[in-house]
Amino acid sequence: MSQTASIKDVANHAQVAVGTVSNVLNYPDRVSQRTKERVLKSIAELGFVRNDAARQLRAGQSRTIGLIVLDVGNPFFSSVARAAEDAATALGSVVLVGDSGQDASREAHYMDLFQEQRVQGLLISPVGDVSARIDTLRERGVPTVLVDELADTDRCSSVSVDDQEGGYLAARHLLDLGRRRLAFVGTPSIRQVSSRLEGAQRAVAEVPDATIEVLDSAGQTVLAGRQVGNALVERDPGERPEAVFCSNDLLALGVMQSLTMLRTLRIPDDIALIGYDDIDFAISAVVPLSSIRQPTEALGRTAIELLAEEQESNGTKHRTVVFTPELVVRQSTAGSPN
Amino acid sequence: MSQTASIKDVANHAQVAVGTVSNVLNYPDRVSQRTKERVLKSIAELGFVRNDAARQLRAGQSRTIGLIVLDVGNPFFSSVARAAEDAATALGSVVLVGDSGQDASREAHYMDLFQEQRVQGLLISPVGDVSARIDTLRERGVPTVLVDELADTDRCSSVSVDDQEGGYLAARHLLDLGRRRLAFVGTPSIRQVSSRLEGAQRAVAEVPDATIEVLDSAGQTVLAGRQVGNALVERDPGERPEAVFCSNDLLALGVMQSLTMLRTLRIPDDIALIGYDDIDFAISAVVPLSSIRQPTEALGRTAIELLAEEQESNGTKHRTVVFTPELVVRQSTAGSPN
DNA sequence: ACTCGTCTTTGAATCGTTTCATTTGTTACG
DNA sequence: CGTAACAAATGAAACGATTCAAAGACGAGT
Repeated sequence: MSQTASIKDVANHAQVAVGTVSNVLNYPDRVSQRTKERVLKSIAELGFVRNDAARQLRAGQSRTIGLIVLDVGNPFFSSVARAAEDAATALGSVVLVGDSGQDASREAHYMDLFQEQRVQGLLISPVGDVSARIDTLRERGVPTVLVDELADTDRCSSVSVDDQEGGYLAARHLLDLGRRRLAFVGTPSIRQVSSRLEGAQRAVAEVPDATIEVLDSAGQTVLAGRQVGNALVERDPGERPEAVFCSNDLLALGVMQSLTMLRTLRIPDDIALIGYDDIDFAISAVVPLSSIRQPTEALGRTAIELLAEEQESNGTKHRTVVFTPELVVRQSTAGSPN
Repeated sequence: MSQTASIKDVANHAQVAVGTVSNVLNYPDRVSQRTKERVLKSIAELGFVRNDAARQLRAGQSRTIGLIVLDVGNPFFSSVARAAEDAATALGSVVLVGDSGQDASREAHYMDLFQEQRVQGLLISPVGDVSARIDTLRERGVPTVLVDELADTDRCSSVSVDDQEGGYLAARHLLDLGRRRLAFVGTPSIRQVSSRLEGAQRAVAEVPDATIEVLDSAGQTVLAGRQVGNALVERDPGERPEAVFCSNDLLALGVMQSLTMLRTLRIPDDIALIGYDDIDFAISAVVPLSSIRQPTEALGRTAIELLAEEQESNGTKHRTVVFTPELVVRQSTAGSPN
């Protein structure tokens, strides 16, 4: 009683064979009412709990799905993760979340871990180049779905949002306000960020005299944004951009903190500011933050769907889903004269 | 090659016994240089990856620690979770995070799941009354540490923050500003919330003429805060409280959104506002939000430490750690005349 | 040549489940 | 009464790792 009872203990206690106990658990219809009751009673009395490791070992696969995100502290990813968890739960699976923190070695660590766990499948927002590993995984029967990243081959499924389009929407919006000297804040070494930058540059190229400078931030966090903001504040007023596009809302909130610290600088009048992701906190910022909204729930849900399709087709059928982002205008870019 | 290789395959390929392969993996010193090299080569060639299920089955225990939180979307919990993960990683363990969403049945679901997984231990911010289940778990050798909750018995360890004190600090601060008609926003059915309320009431009782009314919110989210805020806005100005204490920052941000929507109402002049948790987003709110800071990293780290102590002592040694919260004053309660 | 000690290697047993071919039990029908 | 048809229960084998007692290899010492 002190240690955990096994199925064998239950069988002894209920005076049946182990196979019968297993049947009660997995195929109740195969067992007669009388024995079923007896077995269930024994299970309750002994406090028997299935040993998942043994189950998995026999089954050769776990009921677990691995999810590797770039930063769980970022509401964008926690929202995606939540949606994926809900969708997986409905299918009787569990989602294991790993946080790579945009570090390729941590990413590799989680991939190793998930492989040892024999996960059903892997959802990943990659940091480094993981295509080789994904190929290996597929060979081994572990389907993978890229999340928030477009599959560049037709060898795996992916669900993403059109980052170029999002970047274009943001920059276009700033240009429509009449701003010409734009700045982009982010770490372009991240694929999503560089795509957003490309989109922004495309918009800028469409407008004569418009320019965009790139301010490389040390990460994609509020803190990194604050640092960039401080650098902007220290510039000569004439050297400051008229509008700033941050590659995510955390950065934008950080920039906003710095800019508003200097009481003479007004948002959006002196500098218009737009972020990306439209996290819940964007609306309640000092100056409610304009942003580009991404359908996080759809991303998470679809990722699980695609994984299920991969499994059903034994990893032969791949699909690519691309959502379109949406501009959300708030006060931080509210109509200044044009 | 297509399917995953087992230790037996490696043994065949390297012309050694399975035990030797296992030794190469677990006790490299016991194996001669020559064979070690040969085995490692085979492992690489076959792409062998340990099967964790088999390992666990043999070991009788996993390297996993279960963590059940009330809401992963809340930065307070995601921060605690992150700290716990980091601390666990250092010990070679993995943290599985379950989100109860303040729902007792989901909480029970995760407890079942973790028990089936034979987790090393359980960290939990309980919703319902879980003491009976915790007793059962301890009997089965699964140590449990209560997180953000004071253990009411000496039968298990716990790490928490003094919520009464935090509530007292918040209310005291509002009273020190000269406010007398206070309001408390939150769902007192949650233990932490009711403790914070008690602390606030204690502070109020110390000041003649001071009152505090309780506004029950539908949850602890930004949305729920917005609803309460709307209700406040609709009141006659004379009926509105002079200061509002929200049981967490999400609620406070929601209330702030509603209040600032009505352009004539000023924070802190007309209504002072203070939250709880001091999440990163508090500082960048419309009006930077005063709050009560809790040491989230210390909570997560300590939780893992306590769990380790429980394991070492075989669940006989329990310890209770209580941290003290800290008042952070920002503009939302900035000095109005007293 | 023989024994002893040390270092390597071996391989059967084990963990707790599921599966499935077999056996046992029961009922119905000619 | 014999037997076919079906339902229920059985228990050995398998999953893939770790463990550990035992066997094997080898050199040193006498």
